[in-house]
Amino acid sequence: MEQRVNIPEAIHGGIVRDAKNRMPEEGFCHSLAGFFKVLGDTTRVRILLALALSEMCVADIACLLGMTQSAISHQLRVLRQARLVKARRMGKISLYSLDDEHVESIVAEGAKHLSHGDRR
Amino acid sequence: MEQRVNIPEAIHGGIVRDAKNRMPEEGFCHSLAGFFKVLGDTTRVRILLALALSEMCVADIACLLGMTQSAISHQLRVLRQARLVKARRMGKISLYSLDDEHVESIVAEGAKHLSHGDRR
DNA sequence: TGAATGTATGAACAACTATTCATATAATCG
DNA sequence: CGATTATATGAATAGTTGTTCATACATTCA
Repeated sequence: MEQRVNIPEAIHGGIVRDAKNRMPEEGFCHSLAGFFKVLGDTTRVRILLALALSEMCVADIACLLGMTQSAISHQLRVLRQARLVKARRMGKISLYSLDDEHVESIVAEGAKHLSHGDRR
Repeated sequence: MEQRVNIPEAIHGGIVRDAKNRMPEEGFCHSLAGFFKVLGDTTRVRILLALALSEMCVADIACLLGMTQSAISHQLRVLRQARLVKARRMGKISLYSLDDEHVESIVAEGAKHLSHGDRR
């Protein structure tokens, strides 16, 4: 794709030059945003908060959240690909749980920011 | 809007009933997802990482990221509304910076998850 | 084996979003 | 004042995404 947009000159050249050297690479920024994007959906957040309470199968989550099995299954796939949840098969049932302890601390960190905003 | 979707029965009624009592309310889930959604865009992540290095004006960020002033300004508004960045006017220049220390710890927590995934 | 049940998935569509373009606002300086 | 510069913003658009519907896959059981 061709770039014909008009990028402005920096006003503080020194700061920009320095920042250019110290900025993380694009790939990292992209991955980081991709990770947060997964957390940026109400249904997926609710699934994670549910799994923080207990391991559950797809039908249980669907019932709990009042959504279809298909919708939940699609979102579980997104969460699995992001390594936020993991599944184990027990017969015809798939039991989902949080993939690691990180998940809860990230959610907690986000919640902290929300309550911080309320306080002002 | 009418709900005519077919919600499945729970398979493990006890677990679901218990979870229904302990789940955070919808509003909280929605706010939390909304917050992460703001972090779920590469441009906004790059802006935050840039401002973690130094306070900058709009034109500087645009130059640093190789994007138009307009695109940056639009995203800064989103970040401002989410209380992730703040601005102070110095004459005709708007200087942006991270709103609080939380921002960096949230980003760091996300990065931790990414590197965790790499390790397997 | 065939029926029943739980889960996964592809396609389609509606809703949302990030960027661009044009233009408005705001501040400085001659 | 008018010109210039920095930023903000509304409208349009192209690209993305979450849910639904239909259906496939997988497992159990009679």
